[in-house]
Amino acid sequence: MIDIKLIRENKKLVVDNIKKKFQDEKLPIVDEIIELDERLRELKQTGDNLRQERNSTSNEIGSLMRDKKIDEANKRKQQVVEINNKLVDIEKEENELSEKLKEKMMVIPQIIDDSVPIGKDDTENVEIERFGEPIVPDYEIPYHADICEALNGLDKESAGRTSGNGFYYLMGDIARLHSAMLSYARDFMIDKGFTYCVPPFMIRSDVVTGVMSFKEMENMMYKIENEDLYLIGTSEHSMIGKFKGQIVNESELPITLTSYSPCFRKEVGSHGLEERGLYRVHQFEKQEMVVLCKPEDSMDWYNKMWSYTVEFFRSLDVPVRTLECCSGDLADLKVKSCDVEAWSPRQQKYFEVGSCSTLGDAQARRLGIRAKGENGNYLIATLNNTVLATPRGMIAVIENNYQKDGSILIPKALQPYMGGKEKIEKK
RNA sequence: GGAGUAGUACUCAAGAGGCUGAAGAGGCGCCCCUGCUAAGGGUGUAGACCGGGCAACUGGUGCGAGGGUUCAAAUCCCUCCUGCUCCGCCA
Repeated sequence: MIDIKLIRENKKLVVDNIKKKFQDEKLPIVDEIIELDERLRELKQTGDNLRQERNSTSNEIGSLMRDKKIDEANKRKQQVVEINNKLVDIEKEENELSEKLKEKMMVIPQIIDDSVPIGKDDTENVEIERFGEPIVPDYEIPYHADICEALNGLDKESAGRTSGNGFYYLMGDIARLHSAMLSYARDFMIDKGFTYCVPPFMIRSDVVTGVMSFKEMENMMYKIENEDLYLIGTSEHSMIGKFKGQIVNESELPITLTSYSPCFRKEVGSHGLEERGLYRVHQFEKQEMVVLCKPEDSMDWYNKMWSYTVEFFRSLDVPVRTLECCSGDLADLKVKSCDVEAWSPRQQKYFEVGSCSTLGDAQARRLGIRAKGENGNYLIATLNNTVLATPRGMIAVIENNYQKDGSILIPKALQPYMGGKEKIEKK
């Protein structure tokens, strides 16, 4: 969501931005917005004048009553009744127009950063940089689910019976590896100066609609029956929601948080769910980073944040690369975004393990998150990035540390979280 | 889940139908006093959101949220949300 003033004052920028995102079908909406906006402001002026009249007349009634001039007061009362009658229609139209306007504004994409590569869809995303040698060993790496099953670490069959497709039991050392990675990710971010948080795993609908589009909500969120509650799809939802309608002191910025939560996703419309592994599932766990900062600092933080994820995976000896989202693939709320992808020696390609985004002031505008500074209040920038989403991150570790004999070497950094264990092997 | 109680600006807080955009205080600005250590006195000022105006300024909305009563609501009524206290239940 952008500032409507931007459309009033710099329509070209907004139009060009839409074109850059290959959303030409939205171009007529810009003119519709301009027209709606003008009509609304006119109407508001008329309404405001009437309301002013009502207020002043009501005040007069007050003083007339005090002076016991009842007749005169009653005359004025009649005037106010008439004003109110006129206002009924005007206010109704005001509401309708502003609803319509808001709806249309929601569709206008955030102004993307100049540095975002122009491209139609995800096939035109741009590899930025590789970190580490993508090694392909001279033996075959089995499918991660097979590796885990062979080590008695995964049971999807039982999970299918209890919960259906998209769920899993992790067991033994694999389950332990799973928690070890999350604990390590947590400590990794604490060492970077982030504040560790455990947020609510369910949120109300007004928070949901504040942080995501309607379509996303339909496709992702699980609703609790008979309650106004949804299971979070990522802790970003509750972490950003935490600041809804808040004014924070400028001196508190930047706010750097790292939150843990399970994540629940319906994954409606994604084909990948049929996969038998752990790559796309209804339930996973995630260590996230969320930063709220001054707008001018957001690009610095953006770069710092994705590089933390790179550093995290490199500390586990997983080769990674960063892939920048091109304009057409960038979600409407985002200013700039990139994925961190881990090397899969089995598929001999990179696969997504995290996603870093700066939303500029888009979320802040929708949710009313402001900072109080010397020169008044302003909307702050919000950013989020994955430290580790697991089981997906675990797949990367497993594949890259798989040994010919079927065992998995545990990266040094994780060993303290595994009771000093160096290897996962079949008993 | 039951019963009571509260929710006012950045914070604390007064207000109990019109004279309240809302006293007072902290805060913030300036001045003075005092050689010390989160000291005192004076004085001024702002306050959120949306419009109009080059501007000084000006109009509207706004007292947890949403409805209602009334010519007029922070103030009365209804519903909901949140905090606190007590009771019940349970990891």
